[in-house]
Amino acid sequence: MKITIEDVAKLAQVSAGTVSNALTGKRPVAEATRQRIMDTIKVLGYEPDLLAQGLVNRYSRIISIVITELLELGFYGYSSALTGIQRKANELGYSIMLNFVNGKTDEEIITSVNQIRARRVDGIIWAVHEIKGNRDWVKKIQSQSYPPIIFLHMHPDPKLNVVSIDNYSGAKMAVSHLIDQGCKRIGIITGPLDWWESQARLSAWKDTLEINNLVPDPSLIIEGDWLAQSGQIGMKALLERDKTIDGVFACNDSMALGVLNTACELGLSIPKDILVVGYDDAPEAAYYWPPLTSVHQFLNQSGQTALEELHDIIETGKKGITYPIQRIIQPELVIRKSSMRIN
Amino acid sequence: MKITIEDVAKLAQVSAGTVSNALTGKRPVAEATRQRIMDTIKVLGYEPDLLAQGLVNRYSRIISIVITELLELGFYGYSSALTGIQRKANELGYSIMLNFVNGKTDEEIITSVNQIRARRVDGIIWAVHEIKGNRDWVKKIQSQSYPPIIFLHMHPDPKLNVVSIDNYSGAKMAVSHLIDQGCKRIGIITGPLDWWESQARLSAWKDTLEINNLVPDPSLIIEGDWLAQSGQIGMKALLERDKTIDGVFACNDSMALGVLNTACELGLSIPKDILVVGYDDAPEAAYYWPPLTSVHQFLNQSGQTALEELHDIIETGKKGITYPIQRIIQPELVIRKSSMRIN
DNA sequence: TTGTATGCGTTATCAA
DNA sequence: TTGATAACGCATACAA
Repeated sequence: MKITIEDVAKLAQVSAGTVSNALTGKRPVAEATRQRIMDTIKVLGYEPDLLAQGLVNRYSRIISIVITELLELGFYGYSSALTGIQRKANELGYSIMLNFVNGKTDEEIITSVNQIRARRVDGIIWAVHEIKGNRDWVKKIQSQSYPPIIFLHMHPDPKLNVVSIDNYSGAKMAVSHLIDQGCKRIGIITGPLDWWESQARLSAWKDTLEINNLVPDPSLIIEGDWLAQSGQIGMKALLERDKTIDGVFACNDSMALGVLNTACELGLSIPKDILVVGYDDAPEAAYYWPPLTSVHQFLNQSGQTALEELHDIIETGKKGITYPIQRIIQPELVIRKSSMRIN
Repeated sequence: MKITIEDVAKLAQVSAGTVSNALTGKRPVAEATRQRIMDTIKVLGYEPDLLAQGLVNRYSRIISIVITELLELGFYGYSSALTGIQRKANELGYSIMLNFVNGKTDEEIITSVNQIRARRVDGIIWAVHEIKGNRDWVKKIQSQSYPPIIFLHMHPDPKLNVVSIDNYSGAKMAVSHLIDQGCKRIGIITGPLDWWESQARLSAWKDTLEINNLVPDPSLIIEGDWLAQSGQIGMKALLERDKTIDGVFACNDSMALGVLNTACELGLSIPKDILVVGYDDAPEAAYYWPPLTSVHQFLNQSGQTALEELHDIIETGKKGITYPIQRIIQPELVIRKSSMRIN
C-alpha cells in the first residue's frame, strides 16, 4: 500500500492541500500545523509521488541522454561526458535517463524521440555521434518546440543548441607539435570518416601540413574505427606504403596504442624512429610505453556545460524565447615521451 | 499544447475509453472503429503520456541503475555492465535511469533509495560496489518489498537477489596459471581492500599459493586503487621488497598497465624476467606490450542477466512470491604473451 | 461492442 | 491560514 498525501492529511488533521503547501512552501502555512505535518510525514515515511507531481506540474525533473549503439558506452569519450552530466544533474536535482536510438532511418529516429517525449522529460542531451545524413532528422527533431535539446559534441550550427569541443583546433595542435619536433612525413589514422569529428581532425591535418609546406599525401591517410586493432593494422599499412614516415597522428588513444604495439612488434623505437600523438588523453595514456602525447578534451566539462545550459533553457524557457546557445570548448595538448624527439 | 486521448476520441467520434482499448488491446474493439482510431492517432501524432499511464497502472517501465561516485563510469567494469543492461532493457521495453548515491551513511543512502522509489521505478539494479559496512543498509533497503532489487556484482547472499561474477575462481585461474608457468614468488597488487571483489581475489591468491606449497608472504601484497598509477607504484614497491619476484597478479588491467610501464622503465623484460597477469580483459589489454594475459569477466552478460532476472521478478512478482535468485557467472582466463614463459 | 463514471496522487483555484 | 473541488491524462469497472 502506498502512503499518500491523504494519509498524512488525515493523521495530521488537515486537508491534503495544506500538506502540499507545507511541503512545497508555495503558500504560507502556520508554523504549528507545519510542524505537525512534518512530524506525521516522518512517522509515516511519506514520500511524494513524482509521477503524480509530474502529471500536474507538467515537468518530470528528468533529462534524457540519447546515445546510439551498444559499444559506445565503452568508449572513453562517452563515459567521460556522462560522468560530467551526472555530476551536474545531481547538483541541479535532475535524474538522468539513458536512451538509445537504434536504426538510422528518419522514421526510426523520430519514433525513438517520440517515446522519450512521452516520458515528459524536461530536456534532451543528444549525444549521438553525427554522421553523414543525420542533419535531416536533426532538423525534424528540432522543429518540435518540446522538449529543449542540446546537441553534444556535434558540428556547431547557429540554429541549434550545441556544446562541443574544437576538434579542428585539437588536431591542429597535435600535428603542429609533430612538425615542431621535426617530422616531415606524418601519417594519420582517422576515426570512421562519416563522423564529423573524424572529418574535422583530418582537415586540420591537411591544412596544418600545407601551411608548413609539407604534402598531405593521400597515401598517408588511413581510416580506422577507433579500436586498437585498427591502429595496429593502420600502422602496418602506413609503414608498407612509405618507409620514410617519421610521425603518426592517431585520432584516439586506443588506436595510438595499436600503433605503439605494432612498433614494438616490428622492433621500431618510439620516439626514436617515429613520433606518435594520440587523441583523448584517456587516463591510461600516461602509462603506455612510451607515455603517450595526446589531446585532452575536457569531456567531463563539456558534459557539465551541456547540462548547465539545458537547465538554463528549461528555466528561462518558461518565461520567454531563448536563442541557440553555442559553447565550443578548447582542448589542450598534453606532451609526453612518445613525441619527444631524441637527438 | 499536448495532444490527449480525448482529442483523438473527439476526432474519431468515439469515447476515450474506446481509444484506450484500441491501443492496449485489452478489450475488443470493432475493426472498423479501431482502424478509424488508428488513423486519427497518426494524423494527430498522438503519443500516450507515460506519466499518466504509470500513475494509473502503477508501473513506470523504468529500471533504476544505482552506482556510486563520479569516476566509476570511467571504469571498464561499469560501462561494460551498463552496456549489457541497456541492450536487454531495449529489448524488454524498459527505460533505464541512472542514479547515484553519494555519501556513505545509512541515512543518506536510505534517502537516495526513497527518491528512486518516489519515481515509481519497476525495479532497481544495485551496482554500488560493496564495501565494509554496506551490509547494514543493504538489509534496510531490502526490508521494503517495493521495488524488487537485484544486487549486481556483490557477494552472494542467499537472502538477496544477486547476479555476480566468481571473483575467487577468476583469481584462482590467474594465480594457478602463473604457477603452472613456473613462478615461485608471485606478488599481488589488489584493488582497495574494502571492496569485496578485492578481498575475494586476494583470498584466492593466498589459497592458491598455499595449495601449491608456496608462501603467501604478506610483503608480496600491495593495495592499489584500480588506477594505473597505483600499479606503477605497486610494482616498484614489490621490486624493492623482494628482488626474486618472478610473477605479478594485478587485479585489474589498468594496474597491470602500470606494472608493464614500470618494467619498461626499469629495463626489466616481461615475460622474460617476470610474468604478469591482469584482470578484466579490457579491449585494450590485447594491445599492451606485451599483450596482457587477463581474466575475462563477461560483464556485458552479467548486466544482461541482471535485467533479465529483474524483469522476471517484476512479472511473476505480480502473481506470487519469488525466491531470491542467485546467478554466479564464471570468468575465463585469456592467455597472452605477458605470462608465457620463455625458456 | 461502446459509453459513462470513477480513481490514480498531486497541485491549484476559489471560497471560507 | 485553511478546506473543498477541480484538474492533469489515462485506464477500468460497470452499464448500456
